[in-house]
Amino acid sequence: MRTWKQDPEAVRADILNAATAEFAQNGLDGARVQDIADRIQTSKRMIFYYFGDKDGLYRAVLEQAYRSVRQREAELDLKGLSPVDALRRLVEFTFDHHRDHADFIRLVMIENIHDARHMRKIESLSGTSNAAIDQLREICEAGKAAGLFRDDISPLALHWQISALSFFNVANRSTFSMNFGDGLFSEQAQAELREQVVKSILAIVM
Amino acid sequence: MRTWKQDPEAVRADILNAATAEFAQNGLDGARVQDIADRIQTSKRMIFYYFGDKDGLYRAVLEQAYRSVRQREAELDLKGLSPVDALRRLVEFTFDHHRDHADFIRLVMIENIHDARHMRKIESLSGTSNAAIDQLREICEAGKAAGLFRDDISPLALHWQISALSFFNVANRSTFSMNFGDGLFSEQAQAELREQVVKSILAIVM
Amino acid sequence: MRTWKQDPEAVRADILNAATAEFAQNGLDGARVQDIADRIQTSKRMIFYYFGDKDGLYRAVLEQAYRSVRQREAELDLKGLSPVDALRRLVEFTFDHHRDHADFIRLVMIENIHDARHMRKIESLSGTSNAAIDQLREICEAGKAAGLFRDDISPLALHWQISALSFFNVANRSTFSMNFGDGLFSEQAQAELREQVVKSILAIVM
Amino acid sequence: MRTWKQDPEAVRADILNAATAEFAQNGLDGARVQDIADRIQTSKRMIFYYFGDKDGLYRAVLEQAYRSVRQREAELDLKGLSPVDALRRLVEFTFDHHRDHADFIRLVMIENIHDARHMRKIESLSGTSNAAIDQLREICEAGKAAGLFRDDISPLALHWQISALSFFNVANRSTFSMNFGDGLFSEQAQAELREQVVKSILAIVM
DNA sequence: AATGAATGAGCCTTCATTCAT
DNA sequence: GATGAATGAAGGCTCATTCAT
Repeated sequence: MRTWKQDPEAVRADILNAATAEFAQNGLDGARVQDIADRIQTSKRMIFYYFGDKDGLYRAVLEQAYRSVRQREAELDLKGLSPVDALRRLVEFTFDHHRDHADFIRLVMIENIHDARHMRKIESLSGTSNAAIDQLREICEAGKAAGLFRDDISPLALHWQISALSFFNVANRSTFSMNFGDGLFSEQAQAELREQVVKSILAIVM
Repeated sequence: MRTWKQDPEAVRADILNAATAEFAQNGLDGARVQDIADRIQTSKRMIFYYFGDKDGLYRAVLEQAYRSVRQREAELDLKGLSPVDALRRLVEFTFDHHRDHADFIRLVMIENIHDARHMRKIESLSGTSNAAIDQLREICEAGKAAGLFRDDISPLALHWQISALSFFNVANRSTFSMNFGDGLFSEQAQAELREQVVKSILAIVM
Repeated sequence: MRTWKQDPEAVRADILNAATAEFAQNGLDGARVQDIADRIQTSKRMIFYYFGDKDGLYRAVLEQAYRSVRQREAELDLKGLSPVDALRRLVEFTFDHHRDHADFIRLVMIENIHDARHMRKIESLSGTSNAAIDQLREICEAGKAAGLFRDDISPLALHWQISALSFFNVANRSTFSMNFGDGLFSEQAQAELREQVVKSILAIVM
Repeated sequence: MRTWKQDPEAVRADILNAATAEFAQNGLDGARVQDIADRIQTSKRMIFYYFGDKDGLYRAVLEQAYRSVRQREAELDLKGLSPVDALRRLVEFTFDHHRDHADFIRLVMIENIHDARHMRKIESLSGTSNAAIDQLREICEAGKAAGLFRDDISPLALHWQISALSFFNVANRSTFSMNFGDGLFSEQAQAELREQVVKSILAIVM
């Protein structure tokens, strides 16, 4: 609680960031409104004032998280690259991006535990438009046009596979390490895994 | 509440199954002990009587889930198959197994949200070697020996990739559908995805 | 539950008084938070709101009880009395005070059963000097200076004895009565006992 | 649980001793039947089998404790001593006895917290006959007959005072130490206190 | 004489949320 | 726009005790 009046938008943003961390760390049910308030020295009352209820806050967190991700995806510049290089770049970007944004991955895991029930209520997320898939579609078309890619490649299935490998790498790290050791998560091994993922994807399209 | 004195093991098993469903559905924090009791018309009291506390029950659920999975994996018979056929069979088995055991997948997701904190306390899960990886190792060795597989194939990285694709398919279905529609989850599309996964894996080793 | 918004301090005080009665009557373990709430038509929730937990409430009760006693002791005015009269007055005061504040005596008994474990956590009780002992010291010094008291009198040992007799009279009344009848607890007998205590103490110092 | 059939009386005695320790340590409400069972590796079931319920066990503990004390009191041999020596001996015995049997003191404190409600139900304790008071009466009569003691001495009031000092010394040690330091409880100081108590009592009768 | 299994009742505590200004 | 005070509902858990043999 900074001592006096401040920009409402700043307060909102503070709460949102604190909530993102709290929800990502503890899940929707495990998160505590009080703990979110404590993270930024505000009161629970403020949180309800700005976001209505816990679910509303969670939805705002989810919305912001997705918006951020989509924006970063949109910023990926593949212009001028050959289809193969563009695809390689896209895969590398996704793999790295997921590793760098574990909180987002966790929020998605949590939302899946809840069968995407909350996402469904968020209007801004209902539109299925998605930069990642658009870029992939362009790459595929260019690749097919150039006779480099197979004709029966589905951009969606391709995206599914890129996502799966990049997502699992972050999402399941804990249990995978428990079961098989953490050897695959050293910097070296991750670099190799990344390259393997790229090659797998390229192998599919070619 | 069945009238009286039945097999204690049966009661324990009932609770465990009810708890598995409840935890898989709602997560550790979202699960309600009362709801678990209600699922089998027993009392909360019995649950604590058999499992000590909610965490103990959750751990028992996790342990049983993993044990079941490992047993089913161990039952997979690949004897007599060529390396390629064996690998194909193993991938198909994993893909199908995960689809058929969504509750297990959800428990693993939940445990990952908790950084595998509870798994770590379960002795029977800490040391156990894993049949899946053993089988994969044998396949790889046979494949290399036969000059069919590349020499630099890592069974562990291979397992990682098989798991990633099979796991994501179930775990992220909800959010993926929200973002890209549920086209990939029709029976037909799933069959194609399954085949794509097989091909990806084979492409890696060969 | 009074309708709305009253002085928070009044609510706190109400709870504290109700808790004092409840704890004095039933001990820490025997006391029921619900019963405390019922005593003043409030909810358990309010109790935890104001005092955190049962132990915190108990500590607050103990603190207030000691504070009250010390304040009453401090209010005892012995100025202008001769050493003998002052000592007599102090003994009488202590004897009467303990009889009049059975709840305090019971709280001290209870705390002794708990080896003063909770008292130890109360800061305000740890360092506070004690008026009773100070007054006694002054009396002793004056008495010695006047050649009335023996030289080897210890104010502390004297306080110990005054307390013992005054405390036991209240604390052990029930079992003493069970064992020897309640003859000693009639008004008349108590007056005699009181005088006997005074004389014992005077006999020690002179 | 010793492996097999044993003397029922021995089991009873084991439980009783364990319960004495548990009740003395934690009070009636603070005591746990399970903890009593654990102390002697038996089951709760056995306790209820032998003593009916927790209250019954507590009563048995109280009865045994009182019986032991009374027996030890009866064993005190004052024959052949002068009235003054006998009284001195009796006081010293009481002071020492209480110090040596803190568990008994604690049980009495606990029973007083409960207003001697349970004692009242124990038939063997209802008879007010008491060796201590009988001995004191004899001493007083002999003292008066010999012209050594004052005529208006009441054995009961005398017993009250001896008990008060000896009891408080043990019962209130914790809180007294918290308030005034534990200086009075060193061996040296206790010896002095003991002598002071003797002198006080002698001063009363002479 | 002895016991493993089961349990009703109630305990302290926590949570998100609303009240009233 | 902002907030201190209050709270209903439920949560996990524990306790002494009984059931049935």
